[in-house]
Amino acid sequence: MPRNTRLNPRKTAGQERSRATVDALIEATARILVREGFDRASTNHVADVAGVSVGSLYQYFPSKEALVAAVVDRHTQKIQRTVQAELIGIEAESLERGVRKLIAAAIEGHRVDPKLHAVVAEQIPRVGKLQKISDSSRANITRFREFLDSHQKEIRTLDLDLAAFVCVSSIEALTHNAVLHHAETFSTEAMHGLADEATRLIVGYLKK
Amino acid sequence: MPRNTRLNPRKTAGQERSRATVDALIEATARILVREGFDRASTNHVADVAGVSVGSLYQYFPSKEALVAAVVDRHTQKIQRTVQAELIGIEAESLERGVRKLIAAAIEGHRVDPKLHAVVAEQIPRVGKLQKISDSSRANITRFREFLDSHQKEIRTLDLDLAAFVCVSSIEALTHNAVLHHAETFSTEAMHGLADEATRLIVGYLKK
Amino acid sequence: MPRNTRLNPRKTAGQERSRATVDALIEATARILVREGFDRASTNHVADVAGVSVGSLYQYFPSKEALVAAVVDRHTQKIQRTVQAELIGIEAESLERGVRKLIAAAIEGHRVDPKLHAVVAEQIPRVGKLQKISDSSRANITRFREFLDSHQKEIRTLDLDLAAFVCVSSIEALTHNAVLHHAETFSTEAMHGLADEATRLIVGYLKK
Amino acid sequence: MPRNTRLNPRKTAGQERSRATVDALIEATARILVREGFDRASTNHVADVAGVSVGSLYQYFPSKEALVAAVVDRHTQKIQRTVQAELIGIEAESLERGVRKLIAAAIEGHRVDPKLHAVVAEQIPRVGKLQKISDSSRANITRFREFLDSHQKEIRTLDLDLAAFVCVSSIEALTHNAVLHHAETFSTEAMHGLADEATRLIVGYLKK
DNA sequence: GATGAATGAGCGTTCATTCAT
DNA sequence: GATGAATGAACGCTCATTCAT
Repeated sequence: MPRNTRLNPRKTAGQERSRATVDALIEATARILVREGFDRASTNHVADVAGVSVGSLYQYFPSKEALVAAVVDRHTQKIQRTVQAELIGIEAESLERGVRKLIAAAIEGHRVDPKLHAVVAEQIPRVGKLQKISDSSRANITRFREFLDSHQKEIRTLDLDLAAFVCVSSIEALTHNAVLHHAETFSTEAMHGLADEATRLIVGYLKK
Repeated sequence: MPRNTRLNPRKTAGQERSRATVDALIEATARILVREGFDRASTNHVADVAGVSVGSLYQYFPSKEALVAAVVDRHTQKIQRTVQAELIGIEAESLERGVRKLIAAAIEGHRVDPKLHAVVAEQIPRVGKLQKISDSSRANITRFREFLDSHQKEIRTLDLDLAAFVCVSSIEALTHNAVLHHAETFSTEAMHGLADEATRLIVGYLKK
Repeated sequence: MPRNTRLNPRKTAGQERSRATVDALIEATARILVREGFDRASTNHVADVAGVSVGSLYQYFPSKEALVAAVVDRHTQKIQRTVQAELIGIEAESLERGVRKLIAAAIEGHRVDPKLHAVVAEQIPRVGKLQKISDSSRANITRFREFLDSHQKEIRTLDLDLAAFVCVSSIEALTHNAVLHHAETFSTEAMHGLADEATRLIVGYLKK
Repeated sequence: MPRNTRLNPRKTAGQERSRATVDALIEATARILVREGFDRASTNHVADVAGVSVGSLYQYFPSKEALVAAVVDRHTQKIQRTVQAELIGIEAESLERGVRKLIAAAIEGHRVDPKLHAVVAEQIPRVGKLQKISDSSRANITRFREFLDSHQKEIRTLDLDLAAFVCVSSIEALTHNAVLHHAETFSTEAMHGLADEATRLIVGYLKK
């Protein structure tokens, strides 16, 4: 077996270029979304800003919807990566410290790109491919349920599915509203207060 | 001089006609929004479905935005009326029963026209006149704060503004998600379970 | 023959009212034309400003064109009255003094309502009933030809029709351009200079 | 390296195509303006007649106004080229022969496309970008002033600016009216008579 | 592949005109 | 007569998408 000098084989020139084009398009769309709004994110404008032709845009994305979906996906993934990073080692934590970590993670998630988050939440119509925008919520519920599972001893008897729904919905709403609709109300300091309250809310609900 | 037997004089023919046209337009818009989505709610289509001419639409609404805003307003008001009705006598109730009533009211509010609610929440871009779509949330926070004020004795020491924010956000999210995103999960029966859980969540958070 | 106690019999109430409505409509149109431009002179807007209904507008004017034509006619007549007044006794004058009077009269004519004049000349498309906007020019040529006729002794031998065309065109152009396009160039004082030059131009051309 | 025999490289296919589209649009607009009038020159109709789509029209002209302005500009430039051609060597001419040449040039200018000229003068509202329609007149005054400057010896003492204004206004009016409003009166023969008269008018006014 | 000129359905909106009251 | 709500053809314009080069 010949020694594999490169574990991550260099992409072919073509692949690299393709990748760069796709990235430029997604990036351009995100920028326009944030700076000029969804209404101004026409495919021609996006292509312009990305420095490619409209034709190329359609080479990589079959429709405008697909392009926007890619932006949303990329954003969602960034958030997930951030949140996951915050959640390392959470299984070992007590219920209370675990919940607090989860809430801190949710807040961090909303800090990834709050302006894009706002546009995604408020300007992009959830239709067709964009329906699933709220899908990440379902994943969060599942994950939280697992967390509850592994902390059964500390919590009172309850329907874990229902409880996961209750907790995740509350945490998401608190975080989302605080960051997007009440940013003026919540200074960085007040944000900690919010995290405390949210923790109390959730833990009080779950604990024996 | 003949006695005018009617104190509330019959509306003039013109007023009646105008009112009917306005109603037809708002109704048509709501129907299209629900059945065909925001994208298909073009002014010409709305006028068609309302059985009037585009010209008439613009006689009463200066722009498409204003028309949609009227639909949202009417929907919001319907919800408010429903909620208010559910809330009669709430001041006399204990904290726990009051909170339960509030949650029940929120659920009823979401039952007014869930499909339109979904479209308003997910398809209508919050831009221009439509920015204020989430304003009712602020009003709810204020109202809830008053409720807390009048139940000071029963609740632990806390920042009432913050607490109101936490509670209202949670209740809204729970209700909204249950009705709109997890309708399949929640039977009427399960909905009661949800109300119970929500009550427990909020009361547990507030109580001494 | 019964004594006619009133030479100008009072108009019937209906006639008076009609006349008032017609006047109000023409006046409103003129105002809008001047203040907001031809594009904004919609029939509805005119009726509004005139304080009558669109329906009434169409009672008196069969079309928007007819309404605008009435405004133009009224303006033209005002000018003609002004000009005629300036021209009294002109037959008795020498060629030179007569020409000077004519030019002064043309300038006065342009002073009647320069802003309306500008709109008529620059914004109203000369189409249909409005074609004849320049007709007054033809009348002026005829009148000037008569003036030349009565001053035959003082002028050299020439084709009077052609001469009248030359003189009237020149005088009108000079006056019009001075007032409308070079208002900044011509102070009241400079306007006299212009009258002098115009007189010299015309007299020099006609004299023996 | 092969020698590039062509200094003016062939236009790229794209450039040629673009140019053809632009030309077709301007040409179609001019035709419609002449044959059907300004009111019928809707952007859709223009595109139709040009054999392109409305979209293409807007690829090259940001607004209807810009399109019409382009037509007017092209027409004005054609006239200027014609006039310039007629004016070659005018500096060497005597005052009288120079003026005659100028007048002949003005007449030729009006012969370029009299019907379009009429539409430009009478149907196109001077608003926005179209305000400057009469700008060429100012240029003509400046040019004429230079002519007067170089013939100072032959002319009497006078304010050259004022004189230029007087002469250019008169010549333009005579030419314009003769061609556009009195075409029936002026046969080709009579046109020469007009040129004679105009020359006499202007020269008589300027000469010592 | 990449380009960008071309497409055209469809949008929001206006306004001269009509007609039931 | 007067009213003004109603009409609807038509307008200027946009933009997701296609396709010849």
